[in-house]
Amino acid sequence: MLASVACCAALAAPEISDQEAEATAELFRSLGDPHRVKIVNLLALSGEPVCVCELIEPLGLGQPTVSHHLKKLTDAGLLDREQRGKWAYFSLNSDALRTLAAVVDLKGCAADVDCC
Amino acid sequence: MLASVACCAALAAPEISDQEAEATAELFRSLGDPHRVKIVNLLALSGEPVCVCELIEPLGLGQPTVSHHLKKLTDAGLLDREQRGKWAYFSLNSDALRTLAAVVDLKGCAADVDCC
DNA sequence: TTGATAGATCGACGATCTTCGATATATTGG
DNA sequence: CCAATATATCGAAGATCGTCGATCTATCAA
Repeated sequence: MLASVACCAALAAPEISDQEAEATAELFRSLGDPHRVKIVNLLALSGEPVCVCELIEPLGLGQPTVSHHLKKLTDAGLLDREQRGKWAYFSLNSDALRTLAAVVDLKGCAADVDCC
Repeated sequence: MLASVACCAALAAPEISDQEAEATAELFRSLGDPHRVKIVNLLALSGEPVCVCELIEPLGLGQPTVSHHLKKLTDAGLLDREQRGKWAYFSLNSDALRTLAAVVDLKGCAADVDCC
């Protein structure tokens, strides 16, 4: 499955297909949970990749739940996952965040955000 | 209830409270439906306020459902509602969209987005 | 005032989501 | 090879969401 950030369209795009609307909505939905907002915030503040075990305590959630949220963000294309031994490190995908910024930019009508 | 766009925090804010994380998530959740993405797109393309009855056909939804989606976007603070006789006109709130752009701007750590 | 029309609200149903405990997988150290 | 550890996946329970038909409210025209 393609990451939704790779298929989304700008909010002000001259035309939006059903597929693009769904991908764009899914991108926003991936940020539509307070714990996932906190994950993105923690990754943004730490300039470098962060291990799953370092996220469990600040989020106050069980390990399976943290994995679940990380998977949602990764599937959306916002996060990159990197295996280091038995640890999994996650970091923000800056390209995806640039795309997100273009999606919400109303002056970006002409910007070629969609790619489906 | 305060609009979530008025309480949200930047993704890269130096610190995010539970309340700000919830408001920020709710703002994204309000855009986390393909029909609501289309509504914002239609309002962005039409420079001027749009009547509810003009949205029903392009969305292919029932009138109560369109009202429901418009209420979600309005509650989030993204849309303004204006009564004109027996018609209700909706338009994008450009301040809210500017805030949204600041929320997703990772270089906006210093920007004072939160206000709770 | 009465009838018509626009829009909002209500109640219900099915689908999706968040969360958890239990378990499976994979990697490391001995 | 075995035990320990980190993470992912599974299955279930409860909450939330999108949608609809029915109904309520408000405005206009006659």
